[in-house]
Amino acid sequence: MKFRITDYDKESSARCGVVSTDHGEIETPVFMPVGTQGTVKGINQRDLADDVRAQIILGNTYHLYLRPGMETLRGAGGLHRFIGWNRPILTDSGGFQVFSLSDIRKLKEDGAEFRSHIDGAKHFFTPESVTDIQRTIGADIVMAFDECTPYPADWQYAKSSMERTLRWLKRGLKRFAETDPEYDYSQAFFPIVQGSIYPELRRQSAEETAAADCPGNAIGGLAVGEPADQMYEMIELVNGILPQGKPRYLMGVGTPVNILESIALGVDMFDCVMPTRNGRNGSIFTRNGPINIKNEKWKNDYSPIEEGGASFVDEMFSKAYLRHLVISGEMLGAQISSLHNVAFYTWLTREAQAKIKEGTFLPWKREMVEKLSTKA
RNA sequence: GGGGAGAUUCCAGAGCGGCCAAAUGGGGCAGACUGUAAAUCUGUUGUCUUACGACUUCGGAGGUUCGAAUCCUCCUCUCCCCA
Repeated sequence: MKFRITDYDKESSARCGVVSTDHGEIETPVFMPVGTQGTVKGINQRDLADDVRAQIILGNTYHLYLRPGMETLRGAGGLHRFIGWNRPILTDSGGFQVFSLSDIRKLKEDGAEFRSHIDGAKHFFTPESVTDIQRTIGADIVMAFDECTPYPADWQYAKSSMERTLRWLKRGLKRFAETDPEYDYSQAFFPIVQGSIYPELRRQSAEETAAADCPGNAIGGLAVGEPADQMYEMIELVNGILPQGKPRYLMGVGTPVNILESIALGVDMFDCVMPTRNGRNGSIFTRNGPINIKNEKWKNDYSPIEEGGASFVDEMFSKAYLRHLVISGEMLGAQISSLHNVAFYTWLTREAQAKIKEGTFLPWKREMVEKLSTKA
């Protein structure tokens, strides 16, 4: 994997770049739709490629390991072939599940024991096993096993959690170095910065993470409940330490506004479940702010979902029709909403690229943030 | 023609003397959702009021009672069974 920066914004830390993988190039800043179980929920791969123009999608180690399981993925020749997606894939390591499944998980120095949320069976994940699993899945970008530190966390917990993530990083990286890809393309390994909302911890984590000298770096443990301003402070601090010349991936973030602000702070890659999950639940992101399509006010609004929107569904279907579908619990409602939202997210990052290249990023961002912050 | 059951807040349906503005579910309305245990979850749903609270509701009309959705009388209307 290679990264080259093509444009710098003069007024902010924003930049444009190109990540090259064996499955193709990724122009950054980029939004990567989340496809936890080998599917971006509600969107088929053709629409994802042709309409959404997704350049790369995510998969999840924990979920794919439990189902369909390694045998099936290996038999298929890796996740790309299994799901019919020949562009890049990044897999999360299961570090987020250490956070989100805290009720059914035991954290140990060696790794994390999960009771499967599917059948209750015990599974033990270590930095090594998680790396191996991602080799078998065949992700282009493999994430280190970390603990997404919960918020709020006291300083002591945040520190020990962050330090454990660093120890896990060394182990995962060692395993990655000792193993080879299982398929005929290369893989890259990204470490993850933690440290909760404590500047000293974030600094230490960022320095040691940068020292690991991986081809790209991730920032984790944010947008977990802390105020947005604190999140931005952490991003700014960490980005000041992570190497300029490598892609920076802000994990799990976020709202359209979060993304624009973070691009300004020098983040290159994003993923978030928001466009799909919120879409299924009736929240439609538009250039003029989010709308709740379930609201009565759209009942007889036959105007397009979004005039000039990024997806073909935007002018093909009306708000009233989409509202009807979502309210009726029809599958197509979730599909259209998801497609619209994910297309909106990828449009937003493409637009950011264009503005950075034009040198008009900051004023555009200001205007967008203003519009996106109020309900349409 | 004979026998029986019932009418409750938008709907279905509990309640069967005070703890009932009335359970529960649905529907409606609104909100939440940030590396997906989510096609999920939460709030609200008689009127007025910021609130305390006040007021009008349980087919209709009367009555019993300190007090009635709940008991009695009559009326209206539904439904079921047998002919």
